[in-house]
Amino acid sequence: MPNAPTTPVRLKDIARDLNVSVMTVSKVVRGCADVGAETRGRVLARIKELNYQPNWVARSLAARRTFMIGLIVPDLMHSFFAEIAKGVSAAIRPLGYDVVICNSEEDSAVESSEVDRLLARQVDGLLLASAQAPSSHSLFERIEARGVPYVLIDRRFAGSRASYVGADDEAIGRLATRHLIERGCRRIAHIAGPPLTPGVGRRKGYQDALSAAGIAIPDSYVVHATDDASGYLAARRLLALEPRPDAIFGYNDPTAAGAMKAILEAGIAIPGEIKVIGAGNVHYSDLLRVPLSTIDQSSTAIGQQAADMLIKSISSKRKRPARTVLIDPILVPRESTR
Amino acid sequence: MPNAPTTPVRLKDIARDLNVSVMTVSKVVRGCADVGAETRGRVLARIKELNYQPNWVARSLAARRTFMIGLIVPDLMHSFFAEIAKGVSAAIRPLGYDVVICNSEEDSAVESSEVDRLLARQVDGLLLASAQAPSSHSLFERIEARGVPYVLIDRRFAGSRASYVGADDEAIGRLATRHLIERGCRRIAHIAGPPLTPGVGRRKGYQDALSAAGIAIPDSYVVHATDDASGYLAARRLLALEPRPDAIFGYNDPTAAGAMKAILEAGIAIPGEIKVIGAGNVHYSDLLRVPLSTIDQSSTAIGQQAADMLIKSISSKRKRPARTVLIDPILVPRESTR
DNA sequence: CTGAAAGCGCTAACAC
DNA sequence: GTGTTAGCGCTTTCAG
Repeated sequence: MPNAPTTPVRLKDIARDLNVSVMTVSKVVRGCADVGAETRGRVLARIKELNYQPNWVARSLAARRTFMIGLIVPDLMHSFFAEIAKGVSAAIRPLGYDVVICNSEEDSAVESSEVDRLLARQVDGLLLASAQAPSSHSLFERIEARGVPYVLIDRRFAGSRASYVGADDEAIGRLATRHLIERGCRRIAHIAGPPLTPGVGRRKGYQDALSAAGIAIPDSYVVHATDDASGYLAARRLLALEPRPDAIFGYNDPTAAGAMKAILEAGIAIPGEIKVIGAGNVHYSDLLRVPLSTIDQSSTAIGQQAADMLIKSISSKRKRPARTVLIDPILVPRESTR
Repeated sequence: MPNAPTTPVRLKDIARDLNVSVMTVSKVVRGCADVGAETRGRVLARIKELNYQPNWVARSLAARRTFMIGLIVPDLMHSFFAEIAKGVSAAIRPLGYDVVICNSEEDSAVESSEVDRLLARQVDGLLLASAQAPSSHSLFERIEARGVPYVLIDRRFAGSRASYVGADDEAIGRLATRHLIERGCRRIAHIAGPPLTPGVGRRKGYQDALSAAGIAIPDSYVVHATDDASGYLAARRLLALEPRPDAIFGYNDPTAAGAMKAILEAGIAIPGEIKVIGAGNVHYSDLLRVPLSTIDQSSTAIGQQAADMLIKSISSKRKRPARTVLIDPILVPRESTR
């Protein structure tokens, strides 16, 4: 029998049934200590009986907190951000929070409007892998003016006074490049990322490692790309150079995977003639044509730590000082740099 | 200067400033027609000036709608579900809705509690790629009793009277298998999925196609797996069989990719000695060791259509009849079945 | 066209 | 321990 939709049970209903005040029931629901054992028992029984579920909208309005946080990422399809989202959920769920995930499509205007929507929904805090221009600050100021705590992820911004959690990008660049040097490569090219802190930092690490080893590289050895398709194109440009690079460090795994495709298509052997390394350790890296060496950046940990920090600053009354947490990268050598 | 957190502007503030009633301002905000042009102008000006943003929690409580929908998926890391999430967001955002995404971790109890949380948050509707046992119905009954519209995605359940949007799984199985037959394969093995409708349907399609072609297959040619790791293991079992299969149809791309890894490791040529096909057309399929032939199931379209249907039943006062939408699969032939 | 009255379901603060 | 008084910020309904 399709039972007709029932109106949800309210505190009021339970209170009436039991001849107690709404307040008492509310206290029991929230687990306040100051309720008589006998009363509490009756209330609890009735709650279970009626399967009472608090209305969180009403609760949020009255308590002035929603126990919701917003997470904004540039692209959920990128497994790095999906993994962060997962880490965030896992970290906050047990604490009674829910997360609203938004896609900015790597567009700063979209992101800006997403932030406004989330603020209008009164989220208690925000996690932001921001698509703002590096020097922008108006969005951050808007959030700060509202007094809503937020934590930056993956990308840092000088215009924000918020805490940050992300990989140590310079260390990633150094680690990858040093690995290639140790493998005997000397003509090491780099597929650099967009002009955001991860791309910039990794490139700096790359250059530092080369300098430290006394290796000079022509400017043409650094090209740009963002994903597998552009990585493929970028690699084709590198392959046309004289002398041809003997190694390519892709700023993330998709660009490196795209590069591998171009290299193999050109009939060049990996790792025999060219070694390749990426960063991110995306899940499919070891299913690729040649299993891809990479730098793991513990995405889940990034999500969890960021969530932890956010919840802490939500809970603490007084504003806490901004912290920067850099997660140590780990080399994952595979066939592509053997 | 770090400006101190300001209290958000309320309707009341604007009304006071302009000497009109709160009601009038509220009407302007919502775009009601019955407000004088002059009044509306003043209100609008002040709204912009103060950058007024409606408080959605209060609005939701009063209006008894939140304009939020919940989306529950078994695993955001699986790009199929990430893509669905993206399609859903894209479809509902322009309509003024937001989506709360939850991970059930493929666990029915977790899912059940997620649903309860979302209902407690008064979501206007639910999108469910459910991890319930095939014969279960209690969760669906709970949702139905509440009168909250919901749409099933990817997996169908006899115990639910909700609409469904997903790929045509039997067609996927037939398409893949027929393709292998056309390529000259006769000993076609199958890595079947878990006992949910996608796995079951694809297997049925596989068997139907074989029967139609008059091909008999030993039971041992059907093994089970869920992801790349178990697909790898499953393929190793298949490779030990006598006679060895000359083709493998993986119920999804990860299992097929895992199978390819096992096959290549065994020194067997793809597609020369064994052809492989998957389903899902995940983004990295053509970056694999051998570009993977697959069946595309238009994940984004699934998300969009499901969202559309949900919004429609939210908007329409009277309950609409359940519909089943099957998205036509498309063959994407690549190197692995050349 | 405008506004007053009456909540939505819950909680904070303080009496009893 | 228990209950009362006042809202949270907005919308609904309906009278002017």
